Amino acid sequence: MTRPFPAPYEHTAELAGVFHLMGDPSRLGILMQVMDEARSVGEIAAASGHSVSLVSHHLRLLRAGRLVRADRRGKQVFYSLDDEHVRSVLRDMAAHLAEDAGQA
Amino acid sequence: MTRPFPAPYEHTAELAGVFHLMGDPSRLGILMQVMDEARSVGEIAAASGHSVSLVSHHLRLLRAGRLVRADRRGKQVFYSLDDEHVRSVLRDMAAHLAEDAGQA
DNA sequence: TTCTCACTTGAATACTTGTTCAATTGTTAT
DNA sequence: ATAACAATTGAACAAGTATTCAAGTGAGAA
Repeated sequence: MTRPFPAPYEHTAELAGVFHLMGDPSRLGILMQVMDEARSVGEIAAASGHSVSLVSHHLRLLRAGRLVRADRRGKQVFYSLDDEHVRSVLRDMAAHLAEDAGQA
Repeated sequence: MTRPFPAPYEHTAELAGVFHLMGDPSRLGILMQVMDEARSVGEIAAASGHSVSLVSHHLRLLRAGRLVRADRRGKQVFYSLDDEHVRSVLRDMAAHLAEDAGQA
């Protein structure tokens, strides 16, 4: 693999779509909450300080982008991260910021 | 490292900021162009089919976010990726999409 | 069924932002 | 100094979207 991104990269739009989903602070906070363990919508809302409605809206977008998976248990719906690459990317970027905070 | 993202993660806004920059197709295309080698604004504009003005606007945002670095040579200004983590993240995500295209 | 809890959905609003166009700055050459 | 080339900047417009509020759906309990 010499050139990972040939001049006109075909999947740019899809890639941007994923990053766009992660680029909103509220959504990113939700992603981080469901990263390690499944959480219900109510739990996410309470922990993030956002309304249940807003969280649900964002979860719908994240689900459409296949970043999270919904799992119903009784009345509650538990969401969990459904993408290993997103997980590693989040870790990678967090490490990046930690480094910059230390040096720059 | 047991818990990479404690409940209220402090750098969520910064992280989201970086992803937000990568979340626009035009900007992402620019990032990919300057990933392997430095490119002038004119080159980027020509290759991407966008106006020089638009490319310059996006480059300003990318520079503000410390994702690219500007390097002036005569009349031209060459831009290059100024973030190793972004490079690895782009590779990681591209690999992710390649996998999904193969299976799903 | 009826009631309550948990979540979803739709519409409406306010805000952000990507893009264009025109003008300006900086650099080199004549 | 003037001209030509390269890039930046600002204003203005058009789209997109994050958030709120109210209403609606689904599931379990009484």
